[in-house]
Amino acid sequence: MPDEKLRENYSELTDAEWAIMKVLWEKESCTAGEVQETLQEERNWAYSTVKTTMDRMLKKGYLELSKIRNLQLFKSRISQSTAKSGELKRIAQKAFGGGIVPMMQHLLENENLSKSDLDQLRKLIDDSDR
Amino acid sequence: MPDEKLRENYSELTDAEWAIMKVLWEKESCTAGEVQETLQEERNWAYSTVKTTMDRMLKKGYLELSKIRNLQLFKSRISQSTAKSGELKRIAQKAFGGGIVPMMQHLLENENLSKSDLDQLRKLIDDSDR
DNA sequence: GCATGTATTCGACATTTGTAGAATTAATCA
DNA sequence: TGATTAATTCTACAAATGTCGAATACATGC
Repeated sequence: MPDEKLRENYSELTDAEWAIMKVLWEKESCTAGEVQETLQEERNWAYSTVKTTMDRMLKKGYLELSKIRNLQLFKSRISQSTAKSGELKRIAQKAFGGGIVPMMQHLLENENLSKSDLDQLRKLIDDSDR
Repeated sequence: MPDEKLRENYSELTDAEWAIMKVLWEKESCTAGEVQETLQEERNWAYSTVKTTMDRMLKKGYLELSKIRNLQLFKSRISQSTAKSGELKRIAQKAFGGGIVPMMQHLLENENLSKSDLDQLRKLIDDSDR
């Protein structure tokens, strides 16, 4: 599965998948065991839970695998930014008729952002406006 | 299930549920048959597909029911705004560590908004800042 | 009162996800 | 080389979702 294809096709990450991806993005490449240990606190998953989930992600094309002897190293094939965008685009679609602006409008009108949040956003808008 | 409880508890609407909710929000209150007909084009669902889904939504407390003779009228118990917020909050949590601002930042930096979009956003920010 | 058309109820089956134990295989150290 | 440790594979199972068809139950015009 070529990368671009993947980027368009992958539907969205589940909660569990996000947790795992975050570790993978951190460490760049690691074993299921490492992931399990890293998430020990946060989630209380058994090794096999993590491994099963990662195997499934592999099958879906979200991860790639390399082996060193009998060791499997997993690596993400999706950038964090792509994953974030996918997530946002999906709900923009589902809940806001596809529009990014209406979605942001909802946030501005309902999330009760602080004055400093708003200032920060103004700055960000100015930055992206050139 | 009292309303507030629901508002906090409902996890999120699936794609199918959103489609149905939209019709319900439009029509205020209607039968499964009406929903099915309304969605005829968009989705090609059999009546029983729609009905089953709505029954499940009822059980989850997302809908409420009233009967007229042997007719069932469904009505949403969740406002569109609540549903939108829930959706957004969920991914803010999942993908942005809970922060609304980082989420908006991602949108601003990656969605390539047009100049007029940006102007609109500036206005919205000013509006919500008082 | 009965045929007809519409609603409703039930049960079903496939897939995806969450979750994990058991069995197996491979590596290693004494 | 045999025991111990660590990873991998397999199998399972429950709950949620997507999707319906079949069997019933009703209301209503003849």
